[in-house]
Amino acid sequence: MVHLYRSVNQKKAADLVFEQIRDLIYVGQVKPGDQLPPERELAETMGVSRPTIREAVGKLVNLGLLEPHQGQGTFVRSFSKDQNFNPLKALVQDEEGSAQHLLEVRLGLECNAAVLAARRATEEDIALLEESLASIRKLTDAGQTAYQEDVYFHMRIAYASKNPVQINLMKHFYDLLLLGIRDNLVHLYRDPGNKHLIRSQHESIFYAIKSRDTQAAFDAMRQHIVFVMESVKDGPPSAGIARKPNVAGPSGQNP
Amino acid sequence: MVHLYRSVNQKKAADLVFEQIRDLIYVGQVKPGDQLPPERELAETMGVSRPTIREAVGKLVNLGLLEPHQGQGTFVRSFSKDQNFNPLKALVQDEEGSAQHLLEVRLGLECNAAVLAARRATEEDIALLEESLASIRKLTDAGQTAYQEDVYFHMRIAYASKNPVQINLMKHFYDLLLLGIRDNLVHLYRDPGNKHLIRSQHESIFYAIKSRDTQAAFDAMRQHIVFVMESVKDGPPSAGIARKPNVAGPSGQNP
DNA sequence: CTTTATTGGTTTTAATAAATTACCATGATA
DNA sequence: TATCATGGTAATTTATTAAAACCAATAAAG
Repeated sequence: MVHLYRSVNQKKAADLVFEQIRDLIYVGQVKPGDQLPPERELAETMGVSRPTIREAVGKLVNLGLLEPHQGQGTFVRSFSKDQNFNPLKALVQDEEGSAQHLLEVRLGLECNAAVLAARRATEEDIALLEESLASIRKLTDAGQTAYQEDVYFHMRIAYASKNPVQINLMKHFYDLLLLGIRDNLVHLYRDPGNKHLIRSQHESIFYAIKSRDTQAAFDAMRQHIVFVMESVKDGPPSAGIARKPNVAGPSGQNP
Repeated sequence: MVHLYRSVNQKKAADLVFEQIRDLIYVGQVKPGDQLPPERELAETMGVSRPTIREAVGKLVNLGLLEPHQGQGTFVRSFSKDQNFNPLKALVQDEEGSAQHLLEVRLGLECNAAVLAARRATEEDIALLEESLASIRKLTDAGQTAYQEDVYFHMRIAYASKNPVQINLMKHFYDLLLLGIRDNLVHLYRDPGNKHLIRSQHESIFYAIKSRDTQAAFDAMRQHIVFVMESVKDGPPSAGIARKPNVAGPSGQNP
């Protein structure tokens, strides 16, 4: 009956700090350009020592998410800070992926996330999604692509799914998601009509989640991603991602 | 913006072991009389050292859940082993509770748990619930009260809710639950007709959860607990729990 | 009855993780 | 220029855990 007992997964204090800060960055609760609280203050707030904070921050710096400045503070990195920054380039190149591959995976993952989010989103989750839509509207009205905010919207849906595997997978290819959405939007927004289409699709997703309509959430997310797939099918290749012949269309399924 | 950061809750390895074993006991996956795997084997399986296992087992021994025998093994305690065993007697005495108080709290907690379980129970959860019903049937057909199995049924619903606060609260008064259900069933089963009523109510709860019918799960759990409340209202006082005048009837609410 | 095996019980030592403390270096501000 | 705020580095202490060795109680085998 030893099979009942699981290996204990004890996490280091530094790893817990790392995960918490990374998650805040991934859902946009601290954004590029924001300064983290000073190390000494973070240590006190999080109930750990300053070396522990430094260990965690060091890992985030290595991932390219944070940027320390002695005498000034530690800042969340702006993605555009380093135009050549592409942490998954090597991974994707190895696997000879394409933007279409990413969208195919997103179709599976994010439709599922939308369904789960419609079931489980908290009021706080819904408020964060609404905030994302407001930010995207404001920025696109000002002529920007708002791809970072777009990413937050999708990451927030993932977190709202409350499914640890779902969240982990979305975290795992956050950078690829960021690149993919940036390229998609640059392409899409050349046609001003697409701004309204994308906005309308985002709102459909949001209202489906808010009204706990799992079927509608699934359909809305699927329509959104299929639309993007169709629109970028013959578009310019994604920067830094090797281009390969694309496989056939989507095979979305009902939950 | 320091308010975004939460205190890190790093758990000791021994605490993780303690929680895992306690949870297995609380849902009846290791039962009174069962022997735990030997310390050295547990240490290997759980990936920790033998002193860490011993620290965790020591805590469980202090709680009265485990009983070590040198040269033989460590066993899950049978509740009836110690007729005077009543860990919450002092707590409940301080607060001058009664069996009715417990049932009132259970009405709130467990109706909520049933609803959440109807939403979130896994196939494994449902299999465990079915196993509980089969055990209860077998034991009551043999003339026993099967209160331990009855407790497993209710604890398993709590775990199936996947709500950490719900689960923590149910864990917290596990002993009180055990005592309360024991006394309730001793009283109820004097009337053989009640066996079939209770069984029927349990089955209603189970099928509502299995068929994902949250409203039915709520109603079935509420009916069950209200029935028990009515039945024991003028029954004998619970052993070891101070008796006080009871407050008015239930105020159950729809989710 | 003796020996062996199995298990819990105790102690010591070593390794690792984390906290604490102190100080240095850089940049901004008064 | 001095002071303040922040990141950066290092040494020491404390806590946690692992590893190893051995003891004690009980049961099983010969």
